[in-house]
Amino acid sequence: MDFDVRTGTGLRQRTVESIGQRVIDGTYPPGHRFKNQDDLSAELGVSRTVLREALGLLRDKGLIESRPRAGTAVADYRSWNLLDSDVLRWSIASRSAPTTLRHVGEVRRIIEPEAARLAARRRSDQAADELVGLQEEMAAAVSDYPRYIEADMAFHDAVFQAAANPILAQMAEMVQVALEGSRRLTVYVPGGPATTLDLHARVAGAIKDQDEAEAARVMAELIDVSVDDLLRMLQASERDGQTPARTVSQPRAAAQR
Amino acid sequence: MDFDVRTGTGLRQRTVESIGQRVIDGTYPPGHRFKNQDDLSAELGVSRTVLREALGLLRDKGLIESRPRAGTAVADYRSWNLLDSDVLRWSIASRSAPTTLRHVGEVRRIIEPEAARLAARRRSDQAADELVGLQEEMAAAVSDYPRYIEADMAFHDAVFQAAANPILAQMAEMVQVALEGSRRLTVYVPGGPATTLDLHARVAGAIKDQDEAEAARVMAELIDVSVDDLLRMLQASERDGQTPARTVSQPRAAAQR
DNA sequence: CAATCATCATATCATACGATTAGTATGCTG
DNA sequence: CAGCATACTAATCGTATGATATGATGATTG
Repeated sequence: MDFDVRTGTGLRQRTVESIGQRVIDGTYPPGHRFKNQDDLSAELGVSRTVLREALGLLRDKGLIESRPRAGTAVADYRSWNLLDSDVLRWSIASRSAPTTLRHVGEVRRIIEPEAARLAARRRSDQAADELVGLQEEMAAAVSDYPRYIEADMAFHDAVFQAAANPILAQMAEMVQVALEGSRRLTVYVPGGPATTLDLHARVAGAIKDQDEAEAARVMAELIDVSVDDLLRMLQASERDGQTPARTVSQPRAAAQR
Repeated sequence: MDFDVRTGTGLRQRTVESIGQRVIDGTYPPGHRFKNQDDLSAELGVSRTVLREALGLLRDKGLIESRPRAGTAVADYRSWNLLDSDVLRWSIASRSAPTTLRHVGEVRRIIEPEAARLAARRRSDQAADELVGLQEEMAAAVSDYPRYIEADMAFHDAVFQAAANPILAQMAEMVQVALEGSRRLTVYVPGGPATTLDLHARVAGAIKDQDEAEAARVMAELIDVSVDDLLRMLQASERDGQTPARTVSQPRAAAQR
């Protein structure tokens, strides 16, 4: 074990990151027993107070379990709280990113079309304008990948917010984490977003027109295209070592399901 | 302020409960500033260590924010992590239960039919048998409300598990909390579960037969009926003071949406 | 008005003590 | 003697407390 928790902001948060990452990426597999808190804190170079607060958070996220005498151990995979932003982020940053993103994609495919439907039903005029504006921002930033993704994230977030269901809205964070993680794993392909851009525009339009069915239908297509693109890029980059794929978002028949 | 954190198991967890509940139920509204940790820990009768670890968890749940010098304050409602089991449970235990359960119901209506569809597609033989068994357990426990709800919770959980998507599976916990919370808010109505019971059986059958469309369709109807029943009972009990409603689950046309 | 500084609250550290329980040893019993 | 129940013990987490470091806020001052 050679941690090194000494840079960045917030000692506790960094400790959480340090240990959480290693649990998710399998450095410490389920069942692994950590050494006792005294030794562990010494090794990490933090006080036991900080370590304990970090372990407390990790336990709340379902990653570890600890009992007196027995020590602290990595919990079974099934109890990991994958809805937690941190856990999801670590998972997408780990070797299992493709699997995780496939699972996230499946969930997005379920909830986002329905979120769009609700948004079309309940959107405020302000929210409608915001959506149109964000789509335009995406179009304007089409050659600036980070800014493009930023607008993309804001767009999907805005749809969730417009749906006016606070619980559903919390799921926007999952999508944010997935999009941000995807950005880190892929490279920008000139001309790639063409299809996606149009679909975003149609979603915004449908929500503005309060056309529930159309909003849901187009959002479903958008998710299909996006997820397919992403998974294909990941697959290709896996095959080519670290080189990401070249093809993305070529217009084609809507993905079957 | 008169907390009293001195009974039950786990001092930290009790402290989290104590403060978390009060934040959710509005005793400490967003923006409220707690006194400093020294005074607060003294008031709660716990050490600063315990208080700090509790506050750390509550911050991770998005309920509070704390910065040096500024102190600790209740965070804005929108940053509350409603997907967190504890937060959701507190919310359902608070005065805003009807609203929260309506929101949960809306989310369930979105995800559970699709979870059933995936379950029908991917279920193992073992999972299929388990579902049938759980439905039979519900039927057998029809006059024992707690046991009935227990089996109901297990049934819905089993559907999520059979869907074989770990992220989706985590959402089962949300449903568990909602069902458990609902049980606490309602009374048992003899004969009430008749319709629900049949729908559960049909869901189990469709999943066993790998009839995806049927599984999704029936699960949707099941959620509609369940949520309608629940909300009607809550509405009635609100109207009659603390007396819960009499009517529930009368067979009728499927709810529209 | 801007730069500086005192102040206060959280963040971190070090240490001590208490509570719990896994693991071991012991003794009983069939 | 083998198997099992029981008692014990020590390791580890849980809790408590005092001290120090860090950072943000607002008053003060040039």
